[in-house]
Amino acid sequence: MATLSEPPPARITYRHGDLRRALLEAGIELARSGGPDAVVLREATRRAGVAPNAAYRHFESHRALLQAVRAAALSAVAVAMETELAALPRNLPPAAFARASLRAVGTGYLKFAQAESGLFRTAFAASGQLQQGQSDPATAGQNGLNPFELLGAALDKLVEAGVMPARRRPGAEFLAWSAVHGLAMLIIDGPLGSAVGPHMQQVGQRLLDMVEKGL
Amino acid sequence: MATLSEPPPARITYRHGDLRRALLEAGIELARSGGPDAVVLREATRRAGVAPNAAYRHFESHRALLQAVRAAALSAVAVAMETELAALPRNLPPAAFARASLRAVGTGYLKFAQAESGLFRTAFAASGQLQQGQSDPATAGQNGLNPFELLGAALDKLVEAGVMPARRRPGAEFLAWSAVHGLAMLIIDGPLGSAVGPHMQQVGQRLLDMVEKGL
DNA sequence: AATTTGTTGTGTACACCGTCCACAATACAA
DNA sequence: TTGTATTGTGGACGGTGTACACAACAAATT
Repeated sequence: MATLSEPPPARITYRHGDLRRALLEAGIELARSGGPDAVVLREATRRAGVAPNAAYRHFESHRALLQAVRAAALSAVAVAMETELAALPRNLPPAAFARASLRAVGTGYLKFAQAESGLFRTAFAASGQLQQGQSDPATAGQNGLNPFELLGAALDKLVEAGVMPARRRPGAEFLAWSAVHGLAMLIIDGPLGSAVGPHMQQVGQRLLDMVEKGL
Repeated sequence: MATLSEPPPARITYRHGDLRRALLEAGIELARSGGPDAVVLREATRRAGVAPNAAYRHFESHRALLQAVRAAALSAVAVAMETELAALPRNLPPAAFARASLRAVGTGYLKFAQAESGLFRTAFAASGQLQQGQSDPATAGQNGLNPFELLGAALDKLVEAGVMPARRRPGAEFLAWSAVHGLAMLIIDGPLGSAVGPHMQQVGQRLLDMVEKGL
């Protein structure tokens, strides 16, 4: 699989037209199939059929590009969660529905980690420098909520439905998120990893049991 | 803090004497203060006062060096856990002692993540390729057990003491590890991160409650 | 319509990285 | 002592991110 990478048709116009998006999408593709370390500025420009420095008109640095890719990856996680939520049966009693919602959020997260591990790793790579603070809209799914906010909403429903005492609500997202994220990491490159296909689904459900019971 | 890096005394002997260890320790130092991306082969050789290629007599590649640093970092995590275990009061009844042991393991893990986040990130960076399989002795602490094995031992004690039903034992380390690791990641560069000093200690204990209750 | 101005892509260059190759200096064995 | 294996050196290559000067074009101003 050599990267011959004939520069794609070699643009006839001097201007590219939508270079920022092209670079971002190239970056996403790189991340998808190689994780954060694979998103290389020069390769992105190559794929966009453009000189390396052109990237600097749209991204301040390699870090900035990677950050944008990260945001897109986070958004994809949110969409995966929303997909799982949308598949929920509509006719459940409120308490059961609230519980199922929390599970759906967790399940979406875990499925995404398994199916798109490159993007997942990019979204949550230990960068060593804390990002955001404010919720960047680029990290959100179709409902405008990012993964963390989706989890928060599910927990809120749990309180509304009377399943979880309101006193335990503050900070609960940290606990739930910790558990699910940790398992996702284990799946991706820990002692689990491969050869765990169905096992994983099972461990995942067991973990969600733990969260539900222990929260 | 410019890296003047005068080559340290410029070795009088042609042979270095203990280059492998010197490179490894330089690598550890780099990891400590910059995480996995900071462990750079050429910089390690510079610090050892040696030409870049000399490293290849002791490590097959940059990856191999990083792997060795990773093992050392894992070992440091094990030691942190053992320290916490050693500080346990000796006069507890078996059940309480078993419970406290599990908490000690988790606490050691979390404290290490906070105090040595560079090393921690190096130890557990999402490398995208699963390591080990066999337990490398270089990853162990003073008792010869690596972090994962220490956790397993704590869980075993829990079963022996009758606190945890034996049926739930298999796979339990995945659940416990997931939760604690996830929180550690959150602390290092998630929405928590800084400004959480004491909060963190509290959230950590709450998480351990959840594990204990939900396991 | 002509000219200025601002935006966006190009070219060249630099420092740094990991790694390959040929070779030199040393230790050790025969 | 002579030969051989080990360990470090020097130079080179292709890769990376990025700075700087400049060219091509679009848009705004005269």
